[in-house]
Amino acid sequence: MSSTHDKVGYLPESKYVKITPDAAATGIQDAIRILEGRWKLLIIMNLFAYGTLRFSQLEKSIPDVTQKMLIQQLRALENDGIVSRIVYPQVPPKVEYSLTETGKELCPALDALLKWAAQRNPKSEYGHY
Amino acid sequence: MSSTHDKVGYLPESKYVKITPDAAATGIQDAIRILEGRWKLLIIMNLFAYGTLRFSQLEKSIPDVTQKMLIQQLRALENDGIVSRIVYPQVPPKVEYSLTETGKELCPALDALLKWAAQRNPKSEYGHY
DNA sequence: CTGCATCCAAAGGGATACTG
DNA sequence: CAGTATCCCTTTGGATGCAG
Repeated sequence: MSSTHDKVGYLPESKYVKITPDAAATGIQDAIRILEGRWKLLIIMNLFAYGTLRFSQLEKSIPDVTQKMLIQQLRALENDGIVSRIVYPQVPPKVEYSLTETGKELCPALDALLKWAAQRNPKSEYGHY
Repeated sequence: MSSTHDKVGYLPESKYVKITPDAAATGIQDAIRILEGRWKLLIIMNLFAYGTLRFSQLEKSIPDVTQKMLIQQLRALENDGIVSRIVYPQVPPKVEYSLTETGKELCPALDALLKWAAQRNPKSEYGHY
């Protein structure tokens, strides 16, 4: 489970300079696991862009997603504290989704990932300076 | 596939201020897809820490990984341009793995993810200021 | 030492129908 | 409107054995 190596310094521009590769990988994997799933980033980015959306609005904003998958991934994000869900007890039902503070704090990390992806694959259409 | 909304400004501290949620999600997903896989981050972090490692050294540095999975994920990282593979034509065989420039450039993004994960889950053991 | 091939179990994702 | 339930396919990961 744990490496036999001593603690090492890496991630140069980081304040985290004395943890093992294993510990760093574990932390990053926690983040990746939350973002994994075919529709999660679409959900997050739409909530980033539009603030608060109802279930049906998310459904329209994300073509091709099925209700089952949308619910499933929303539940996962909710359990991970990324998305908040507010139910208005009325008929017909109304449920609003938005990002939590923790969810919004993902912004710098996602931006770094996007920047890297854009540099790596310049001919892609997402993001250019 | 594409959203019907106009371009929006978000990702506040980014230079990418005029792309759609869809485009941003696509770019980030490209990055996530490369990092997905149970052993990939362990491989990357170990190569970050130790520079160059032979196949057998990686095997020892990553307890519980099977040869099949190690090879498989190394090949995937190689195809994505993250890891370079150098074969020394000798008997017995010797193969060295290290990060490419593109792989090393992942550092800031991984660091941002680690920072977020640490803030989100302070009791975890990975990384503290 | 480095790696490929086979077989198998589990998880993820999707189509469809139904409901308070 | 906002879900739930069921069935099924695909992908991922792991165990084991063999080979240059």
